[in-house]
Amino acid sequence: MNGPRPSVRRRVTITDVAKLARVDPSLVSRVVNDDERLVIRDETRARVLAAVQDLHYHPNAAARSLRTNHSGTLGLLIPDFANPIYAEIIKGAEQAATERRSVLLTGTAFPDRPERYVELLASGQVEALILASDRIAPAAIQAMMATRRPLVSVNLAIAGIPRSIVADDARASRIAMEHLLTLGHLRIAHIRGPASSDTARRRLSGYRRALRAAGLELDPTLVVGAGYTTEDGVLAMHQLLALPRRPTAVLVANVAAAIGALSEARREGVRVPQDISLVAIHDIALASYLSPALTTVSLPLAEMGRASVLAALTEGGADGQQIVRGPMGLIVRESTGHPPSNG
Amino acid sequence: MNGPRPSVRRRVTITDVAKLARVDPSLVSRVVNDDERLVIRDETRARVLAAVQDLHYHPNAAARSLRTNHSGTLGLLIPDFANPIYAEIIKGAEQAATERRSVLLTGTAFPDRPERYVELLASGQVEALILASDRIAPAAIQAMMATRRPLVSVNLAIAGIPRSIVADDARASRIAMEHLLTLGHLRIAHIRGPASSDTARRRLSGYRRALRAAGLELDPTLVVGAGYTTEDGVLAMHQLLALPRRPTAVLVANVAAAIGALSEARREGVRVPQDISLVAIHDIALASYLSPALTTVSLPLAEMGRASVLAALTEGGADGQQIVRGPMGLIVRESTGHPPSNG
DNA sequence: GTGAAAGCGCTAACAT
DNA sequence: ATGTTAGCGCTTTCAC
Repeated sequence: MNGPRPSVRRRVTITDVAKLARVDPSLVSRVVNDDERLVIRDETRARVLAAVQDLHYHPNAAARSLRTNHSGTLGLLIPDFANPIYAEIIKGAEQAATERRSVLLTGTAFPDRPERYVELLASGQVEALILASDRIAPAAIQAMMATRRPLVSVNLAIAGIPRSIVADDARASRIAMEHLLTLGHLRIAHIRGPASSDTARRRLSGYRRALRAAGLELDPTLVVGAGYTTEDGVLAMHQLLALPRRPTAVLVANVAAAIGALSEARREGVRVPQDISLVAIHDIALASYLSPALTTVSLPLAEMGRASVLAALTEGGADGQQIVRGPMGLIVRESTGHPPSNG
Repeated sequence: MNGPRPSVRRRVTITDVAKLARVDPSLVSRVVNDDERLVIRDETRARVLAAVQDLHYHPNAAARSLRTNHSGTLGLLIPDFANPIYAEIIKGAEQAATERRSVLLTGTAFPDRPERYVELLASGQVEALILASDRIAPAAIQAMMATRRPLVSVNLAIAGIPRSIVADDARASRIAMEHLLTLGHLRIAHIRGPASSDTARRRLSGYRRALRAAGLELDPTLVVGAGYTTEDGVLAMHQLLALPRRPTAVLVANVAAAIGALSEARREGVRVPQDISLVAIHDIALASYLSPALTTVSLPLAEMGRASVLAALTEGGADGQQIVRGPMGLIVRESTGHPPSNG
């Protein structure tokens, strides 16, 4: 009585396409995947592609991954979307992933429930993971490494992860310092990042080396701060301004803190750059809209993102720390000038 | 000669666990997935769990999705990670996803190659998609809808997507306007967002309604701008300051543009708030560090992110526009004051 | 130049 | 309380 009814809304599978094109499913697969070694009559290929179009066929990702062991997806975990430097890293990473026909998916690395991220990798939902956060428990890192899947860190080194992609942070500090020294500053402070961060340590070391190279003394009271937030910058600047002998210039290890430092200087009636000069590491669009516009040293953030994806897509990649050599330079705006004459 | 050698590094499967625990694979599956209806001896369950631990077993996501038709993954596409308002939306969305035992993965909606995002959804890599960008071609939207999978937009309405989650934008405008009117302003301009954005249109309409309610005339030369970037804000402010009769206050439709407006006012030597008052829609941390600190109206961004995830996880959710009623309010800082006496 | 067959790892309905 | 069975949709080797 009832003929074979087309089921209400079944998913379109490769078999449906094969039937419509009057070929074997395996042929459809090879056509869809652009198999190099496939020899096929143009007419047949056209029939297959037409059927694909007609039925709006999209290969099932799960079935494909199950078969091939590849999901075509990379994960990137960052500590905080509100920090503008990650936007740049993500941009570069997404571009590289797209070029390599992969999808990059980004998420926040919540320090609680790290199992979620281990699971993501271990289950094969993502085939490689890039970490830009140090807020992940060592045990979770170990479990990730145990999956034998590609795992790389970007913008920082993480204990237990042998592959990392970083910028030449020490050089960024030296570039900033040369600028300040050239302007005639002799008493230069450093608002540093957290002690736990190797990135912050490299910037500090660049600061120290530049001072030494200039034959200046290293005053430990001039190194303050321990965070990456705007509020950390406020506190650090407050501390510097309370010093009996104030610095005439400050190298701030990151933009967020620099914004805080600028705001605190203003609050205390200290003029930038007349009374004190400020230079920050990391250039972001906002820097030119601050008052005064911030002098910065730009780092190749997008290139770092790109490099991290390329590393993650290289299965047997070499271990070690890769320093990204990209565009990097001083961007002089309004927050730096000569030291005050009595300074 | 050679005994059965344990294969070098084969993936651990459910069969391996079953063998070690001396049970059937299906039992392992039901234990691992906490099957409610399963009746099992404590001793057996313990044996299974021990085997899972011993072997570091992680269920293969592809096999599971293939079987269940669920990937447990949601996608969120935003236009630009550099815009701070998305950080808030993402935060709320990630939290909601985590609570519902799903993973939220965020990416940039590149306007080129929209097929990628269609593919993501159609292939089942993500089981639902949340769009916060209007830079996706109508054809791609159609293709996404054709997958019959949950598709919702957040922070804006998108033609072709019947489910959208937005804030009460008109009210935000009215709150800001009431503040300015109470301060005594009579000539209030509006730096609006792009004409293509319904969000911008709702903010504009709130602005207009507030003027009408106050019995003030609607001067069309006081409505300027057409973008969401800082540079758009610069241009718009420039235009306003060139007017023969300048406004005494400006309602800016978004923070990024407000930063540009502030910067341009400063450049032209116009003091904020003495010469002109500025209030922006959207509160972000940065606002309090600007000079002057920006008066804003906060919108429930995180709540919108949360609501969009809940909607996306509700298969047969009701169509229509959902207005998120969350915390929303005026945050008075330094950029607003009474109009100049001659104003 | 095209087709047949096997199997990736898992779950769910149905035995026993 | 546990096991059997079948199959999700795809790719790939081999056969013709």
